[in-house]
Amino acid sequence: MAIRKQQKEETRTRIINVALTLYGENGFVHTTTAEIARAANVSHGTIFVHFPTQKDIFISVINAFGSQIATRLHDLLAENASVRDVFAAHLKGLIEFEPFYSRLVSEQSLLPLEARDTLVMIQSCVSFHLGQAIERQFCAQDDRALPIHLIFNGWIALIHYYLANHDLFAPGESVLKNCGKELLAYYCQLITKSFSQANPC
Amino acid sequence: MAIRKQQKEETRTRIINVALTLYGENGFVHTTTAEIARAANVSHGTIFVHFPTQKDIFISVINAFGSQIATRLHDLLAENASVRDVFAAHLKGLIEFEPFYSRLVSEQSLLPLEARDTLVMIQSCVSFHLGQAIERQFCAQDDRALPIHLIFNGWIALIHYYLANHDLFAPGESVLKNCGKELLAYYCQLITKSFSQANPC
Amino acid sequence: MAIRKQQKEETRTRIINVALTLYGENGFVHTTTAEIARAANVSHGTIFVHFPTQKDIFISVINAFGSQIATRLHDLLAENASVRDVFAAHLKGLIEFEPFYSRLVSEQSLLPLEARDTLVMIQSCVSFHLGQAIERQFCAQDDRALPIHLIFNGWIALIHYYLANHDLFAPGESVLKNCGKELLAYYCQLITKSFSQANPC
Amino acid sequence: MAIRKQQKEETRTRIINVALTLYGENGFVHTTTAEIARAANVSHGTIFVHFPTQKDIFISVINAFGSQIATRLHDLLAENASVRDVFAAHLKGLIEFEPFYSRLVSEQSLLPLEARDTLVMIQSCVSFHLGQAIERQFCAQDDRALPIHLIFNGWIALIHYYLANHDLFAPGESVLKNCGKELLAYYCQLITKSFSQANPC
DNA sequence: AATGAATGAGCCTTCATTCAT
DNA sequence: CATGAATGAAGGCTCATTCAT
Repeated sequence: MAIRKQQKEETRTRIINVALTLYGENGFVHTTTAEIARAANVSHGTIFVHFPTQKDIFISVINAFGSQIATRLHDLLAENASVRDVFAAHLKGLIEFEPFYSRLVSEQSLLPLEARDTLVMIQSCVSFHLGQAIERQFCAQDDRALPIHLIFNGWIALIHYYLANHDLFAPGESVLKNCGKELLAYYCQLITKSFSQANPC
Repeated sequence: MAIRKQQKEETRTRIINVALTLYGENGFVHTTTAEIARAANVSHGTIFVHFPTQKDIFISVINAFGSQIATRLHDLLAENASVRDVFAAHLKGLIEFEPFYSRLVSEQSLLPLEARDTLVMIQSCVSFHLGQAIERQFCAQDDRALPIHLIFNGWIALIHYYLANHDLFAPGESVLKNCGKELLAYYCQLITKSFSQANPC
Repeated sequence: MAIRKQQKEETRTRIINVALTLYGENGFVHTTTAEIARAANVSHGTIFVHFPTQKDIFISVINAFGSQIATRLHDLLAENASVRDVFAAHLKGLIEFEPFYSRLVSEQSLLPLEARDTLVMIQSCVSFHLGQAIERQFCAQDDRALPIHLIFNGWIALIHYYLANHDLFAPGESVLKNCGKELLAYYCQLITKSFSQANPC
Repeated sequence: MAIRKQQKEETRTRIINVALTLYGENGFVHTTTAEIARAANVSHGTIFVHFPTQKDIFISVINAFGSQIATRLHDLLAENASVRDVFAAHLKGLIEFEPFYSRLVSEQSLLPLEARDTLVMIQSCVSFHLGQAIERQFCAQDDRALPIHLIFNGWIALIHYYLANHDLFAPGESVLKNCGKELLAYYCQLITKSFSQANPC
């Protein structure tokens, strides 16, 4: 019976992985439960055995995605990283999940709140490391200093903006691969200069 | 004769305005032609007398929106404005159309290309003034200078990010009203410091 | 006021002619009242001023068509015509109205009964001449003779069949022009031989 | 598993049969997918589970019809049949499917090309046997002989004409049953006499 | 547990007809 | 009278979800 359980778990996992791929390829809105079933080689009904509701599929997928990317980011975000290192790691991590992440950002407004939660989780992770890096790198946080949450939001915003307009900045390719370096350089320059002027410590 | 034409135009306008409102309230994806008809106090069929296709409603609405906001921005963007003035005017303009603009940004990926066109148009307008302001304010554009397109995209990205996450930053209210000042201050500080260090001219 | 009346009549006539053309071109089923209005350069409402119902347009059109073709056939069907002459005149007459006549035959089942009436009327006309011609040409009508109504129906059937399958027998062209001669020759031969054997008088 | 498949097939078949009946009764144009669903005791959606498109229902129905009638004709068309036998068998076969066949002929011009294909198929079948029968019965095909395709088209045309005007020739009844004998006698006489005179062999 | 056939609410769109101007 | 804007009843089709097998 353990075999049964294992098989079920395997089916569930397959559905999630297939859904994750389809969501990335066609977007959440244009991915039907029937398509997922077909791609996962299970019956349409099976989908609803594992996930009572379409929303549940989504939640499971996004959770799976969340864990994967969190793990990956954890690995990438080394201790004692510089600000640039943090951003670079973040980019590297996102690039590995770009299609899905991109859809997530683009269609966020139409998705259950869990989508937001996962994004927040990912960002907390990076944000935390960024905070440490900034503290290390730029001594104190005096009054004139830039608030970390804005620095971070500015960075996230930039990435999301480029992802949302990927067909404008890198049609048919990975925006993050194409523009990541430029964004990184730009944003680091911006931050660094601001800080160095504010806190030459 | 003129009366009829005027009334028709009025109906058409009413449909567009109603649609603009509904789009802003419920989003594009969740606004049906039947709802628009109901809200506009016309029969469902009337909608298709004025707009052959659902897409056409959208296009007309977005064009109407585009003209309105362009006009408004044109008025707000004074000559000889400082960088801060440009950003402030931009914010002020957007605040007046926030619900619709917010949906436009959030659901962009699911909308016809005309949505992007309008956004680009709006941004070109602001971008142009920003370019001039930067040039005036920060002398030259030497190698170490920040590329304007990045400065601008960074700003747009920030605003869009806050709009997309308005329920996080200002639940039930206007994000731009709530966070606009902070964003403005932050971004100006960032830009100014970077420039002043780079080009103390 | 006679001018008014005349103008009205003229409009009515224009609508009918336009409808006749459109019916011939696109078929009855696929010709909308709006199209007719547009093609006739009148408002959509005007159509219903002259014709209370779509059906009434059709009836008027078919009556107009009926008179025209009846007149024409009357002219073509000379006295003392041979059987072949009658058939030839019939063909010649139909060719002049082929598009409309063809649609009439093809879509007859979906049209008001008036369509049938007109077809019957046309056919009575030809049938009458055919009867006379046969009597003249083949002496008596003894028991072994072919019944005229069958001879005639056979001929009509043949023509209608070729009209209904015009895209098979003469794609993009006039079937009657292309195949008329062959049909004529064949049918005359058939009739003649049958009669000459039956009644060598 | 087999049960499900069988039930599905049964539903599909029921839909097809119901549609076939409705098409025969009310015509293709006036039979809606909702009506078919109702008559087949399935939900409207079920129709589209089995047939993606209204056209697909039609095609399936006409294919089903095609096979049935082809099989029946094959059975009826004996070897060594006389010309009269072939015509009689043809009539007998058609009578069994008269309502549907009649609609098919009447509304052909508004139907997908598959309608024509099926008609052609049926006719090829009969035409082939007719050709053989004629050859057997009337020795040679000299120059004066009647071309088979015209003989056949004449026959088909006659039947179609009577079907199309069934309410004229046999209101509320089967035209083929009512007039079939007469048509058969007439056409055989016509053919026979023509041939016997041409080729008295 | 898995299957997959069936469901039905909901959406966009068409078009003959009406009626205020 | 003529106009043409407005009407509303249908119709085809989609898709998440249910349930008998």
